[in-house]
Amino acid sequence: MGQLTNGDSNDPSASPVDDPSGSRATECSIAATLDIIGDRWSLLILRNIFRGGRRFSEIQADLGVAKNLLSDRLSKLVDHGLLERVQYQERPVRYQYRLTAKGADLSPALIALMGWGDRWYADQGAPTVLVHQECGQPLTQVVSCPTCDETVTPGQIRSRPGPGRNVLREEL
Amino acid sequence: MGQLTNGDSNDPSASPVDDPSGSRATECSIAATLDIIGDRWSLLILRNIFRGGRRFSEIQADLGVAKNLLSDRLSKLVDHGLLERVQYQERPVRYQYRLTAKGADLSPALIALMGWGDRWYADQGAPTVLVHQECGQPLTQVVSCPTCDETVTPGQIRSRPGPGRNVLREEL
DNA sequence: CCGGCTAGGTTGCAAAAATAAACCGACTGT
DNA sequence: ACAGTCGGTTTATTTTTGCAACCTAGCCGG
Repeated sequence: MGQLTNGDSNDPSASPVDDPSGSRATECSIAATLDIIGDRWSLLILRNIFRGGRRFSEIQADLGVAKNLLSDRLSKLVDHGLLERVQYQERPVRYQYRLTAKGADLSPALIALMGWGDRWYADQGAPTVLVHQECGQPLTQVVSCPTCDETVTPGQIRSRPGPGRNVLREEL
Repeated sequence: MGQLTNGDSNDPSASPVDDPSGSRATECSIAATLDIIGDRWSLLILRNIFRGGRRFSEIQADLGVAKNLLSDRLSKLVDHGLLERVQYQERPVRYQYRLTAKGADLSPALIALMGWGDRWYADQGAPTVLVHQECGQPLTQVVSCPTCDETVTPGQIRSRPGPGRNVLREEL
């Protein structure tokens, strides 16, 4: 497990906190996020729930994931507050998993991953297209500057240390 | 190894889940993407390279990942065309890994994941802030409709089957 | 009221992947 | 000559997966 904190050279005996679980989460939000949904199934499970497949067996059949893993992942996603398990039927007791606000807030990430797959692997067109409810036309995901009120290209993005820690690098 | 391309898509008669090998890549770009970068290290490696850490030992020290895994992941990312390995120095022969256009095109996904971590886990502020090069103010990632020329909220997003396959569900 | 069916899991075990640590070859600075 | 760096590879050891079997609870038909 160890140290992500990089370069503070040595001091092997240090590590007052071994940080058993998170390890690399402390100074990067990407790492923090990947600690939660950075395995091969969690995002796919969330995708299915986004698309309306909310029941255990539904997800299991669509994804082909082992049931014990699905069970484990769902529990973890519930523990982390991305999903909630609600009983939606009494007589044969049945459950469904629903997105919380926190889980639903991952949609930009899913959109970004989908867009990348579309651009680089959808040889004969995207399997799924996101469209504007009002006009029915395809949507795009962009980075924008609310101050200048304009769309920003990747080359115009710079990164700076925020209040959460230091360490400066360059671009992104 | 990689069975993501599913190039033999000659037989569209396959049922929702038949596909024993690649299983989940066939009809969803999210799945296709996760087949490539959907493990615990690949995105972190890419993040480091985005931030300028291009050398093996640099990445290894910062991430704390085992060297054999780093070696394996870098090779796979090179194989998939997200990175290229270039020798940048002759006398002591040294290499660096650089993003290709395909690799750099993952930046929206990294931005989305970072944003989510910032919103839900950065208790004392984001560790890193993306700012507009021109004005220095923080940026946001949004979905926009180029047709209507306006920003779209998550509730206004609908999904439709694209040319790449059928299967309709609802929202996202 | 017996057997079979579905939903939603849990348990046990072998196989695969991750981790940790040791080792290596080319080079370099002293 | 000797120690040390870079970019890995090899070899154990530990953890995580995937698979199949099993379990519980309620219904359903006869």
